[in-house]
Amino acid sequence: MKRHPVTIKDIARQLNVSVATVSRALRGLPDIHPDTRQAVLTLAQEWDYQPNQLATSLVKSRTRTIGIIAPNLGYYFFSTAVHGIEEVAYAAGYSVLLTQSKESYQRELTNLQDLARGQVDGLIVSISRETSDYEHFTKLQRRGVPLVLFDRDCEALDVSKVLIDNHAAAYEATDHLLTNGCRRVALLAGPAYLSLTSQRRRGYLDALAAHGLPADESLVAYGDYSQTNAVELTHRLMSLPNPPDGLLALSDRIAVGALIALKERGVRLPDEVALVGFNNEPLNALLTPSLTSVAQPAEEIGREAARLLIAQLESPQPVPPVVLILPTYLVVRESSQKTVSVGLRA
Amino acid sequence: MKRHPVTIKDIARQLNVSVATVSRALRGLPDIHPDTRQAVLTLAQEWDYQPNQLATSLVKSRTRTIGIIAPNLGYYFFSTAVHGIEEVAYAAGYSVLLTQSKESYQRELTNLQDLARGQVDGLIVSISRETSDYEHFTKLQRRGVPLVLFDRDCEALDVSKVLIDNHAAAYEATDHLLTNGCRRVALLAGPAYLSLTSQRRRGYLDALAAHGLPADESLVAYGDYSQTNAVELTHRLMSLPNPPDGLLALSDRIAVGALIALKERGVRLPDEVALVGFNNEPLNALLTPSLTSVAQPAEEIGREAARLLIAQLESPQPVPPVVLILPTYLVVRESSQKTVSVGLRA
DNA sequence: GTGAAAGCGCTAACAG
DNA sequence: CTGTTAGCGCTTTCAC
Repeated sequence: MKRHPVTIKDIARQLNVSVATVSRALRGLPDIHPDTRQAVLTLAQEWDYQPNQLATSLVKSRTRTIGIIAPNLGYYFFSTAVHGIEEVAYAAGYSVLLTQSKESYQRELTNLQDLARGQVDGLIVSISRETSDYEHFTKLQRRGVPLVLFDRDCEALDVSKVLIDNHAAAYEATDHLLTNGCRRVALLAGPAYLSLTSQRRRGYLDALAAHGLPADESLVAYGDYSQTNAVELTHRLMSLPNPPDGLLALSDRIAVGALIALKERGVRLPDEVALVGFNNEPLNALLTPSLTSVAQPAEEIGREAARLLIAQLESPQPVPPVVLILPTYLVVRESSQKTVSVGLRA
Repeated sequence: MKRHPVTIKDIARQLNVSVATVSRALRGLPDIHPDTRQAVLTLAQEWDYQPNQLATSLVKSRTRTIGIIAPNLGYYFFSTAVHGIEEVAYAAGYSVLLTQSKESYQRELTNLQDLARGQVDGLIVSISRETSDYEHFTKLQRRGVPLVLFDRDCEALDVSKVLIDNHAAAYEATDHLLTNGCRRVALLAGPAYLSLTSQRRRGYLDALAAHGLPADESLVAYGDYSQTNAVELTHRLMSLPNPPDGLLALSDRIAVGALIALKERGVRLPDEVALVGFNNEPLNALLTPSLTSVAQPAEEIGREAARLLIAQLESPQPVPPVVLILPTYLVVRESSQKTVSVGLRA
């Protein structure tokens, strides 16, 4: 038997008042008799009345809900960023709807459409790695749905963004390796076509140049971000006639792959080869050796993204896009400090 | 300027047909002239029409959406289980709304209410550790909203559940340690009041008994699941006049804490102390020594939970609750195999 | 084949 | 202070 949920109509009928009165009482509007209000409130409580959010949203044409599409909530960076988003959103009276694309373009598309069918007022998204067609986002904009990007950028999209300075991050990491005595630093990258890859690659190259070292294209290895692929790439690099003595991995997962490969070869870390990763996953501290990594202010990135979106949602006029670049910082651990240790930038 | 989204009304007006016709055409219902349908479809495409999900849900009083409340999506177990849920849900034509309670009763409550206000047809939840009052769930049931629990049980709730056999899991892990040469196995547990704790504790005790070993209450340490707390507890256990030579940690995080404490004390793993964790987080394979752990079929748990919920949603009559107990299995790694290794259960 | 009308549950003028 | 009316965008009889 399916009993229907109690509505304001039920309450109105029972109390011999109009639905408008019930609605007013429930929402605490002024201009209502204390007794009436009390009666309504009491009955609502007793019957466990729950306002139907769908109906309210429909008439108000806003949901006070923001949607998130993240590539993978299992990654520390994203689960932390989401935490930041939720913090700001809840404080501002918004609910948050989470989805994950699992780095799949198809799922990103599906999630986007699901969310954009009136379920949310705006979206915060980090684009899947697989995505190269951005029409779903431009369509969204044309429909006037506010959008904020974080972490993963798309230059073609003229929207607010919260990003990090990839060039500077890679520069700092490379400089750290060189300052710590590396002479040949290799780059373990993701796919070459990602803008993130090319930005970090430039930072890496510029740091080499600043140290008066030549760029050696054979030391730049592009991969697919998987751990197994990273193992392979590392073996290949180490088999070079002139192998590297330092590795900059563009994600911690890649770094773990490198670590495994180096152990397989019996290479001593950090003395023979120093290693730096990206993202500062908590597990880095637990590895042997513990892994130096570029940290991003994940929670703050999330908070800023939420602030930007909410500002747009609450502004009567259109808000021009803002691009925030947040600073990264290097968390130095064992994997990058050669025994004859010299201080950072010493 | 806020242009309103295009509605069937707009299309109807433009085409000089009624909204009913447009609605039919869009949904591919029969009894409509092919030309009319074509015209509608073409215009909808051109104008990028998106059906308003809120309106549809309101009239149908179902959303084809299922809500999830998980304690923390950053944990491998939950992000994997959610993946399983999504797989089944999408295949059945449902969308999935994710929320995380972050182990907070308050947030669990808020999430529940948000979701239950008409946004979802049913819920799949894993109860927060902090939750000891279950009225929000019983209320939900009384309102006829289908609910399925997974991983974290609440015996007071008479709903479908997908769980593991905690007793058997702890028994197997303890037996493994004893079979591998441990004589004094300690238990690093969570809070004593959790049913999960007491079930696993029983499994642990029964395994001891099966090996003819006495139960020693001083070897059972209750904690709060945090890593720092686990470090402390381990130090305390190891300072005992008669310290343990085997540790069963009821989560991998606790196990990591134990690992840290043991390293601080210079205790050799696994020879002096063997260690087994729970949940089989991927990082376990990367620790030194790599960590033996009780694995749960996370994805399958998610899939089963989704199947149970969807079965309820699609059944005309009420469905009696089903409790599924899925098997766990021990993933043996270095941390539990003493040098004088004997085979598992040999 | 198609349209008119009613209604999902709620809010928002506008009267009184 | 309270009720009436209209309507959010869509589906669903029931006529024609």
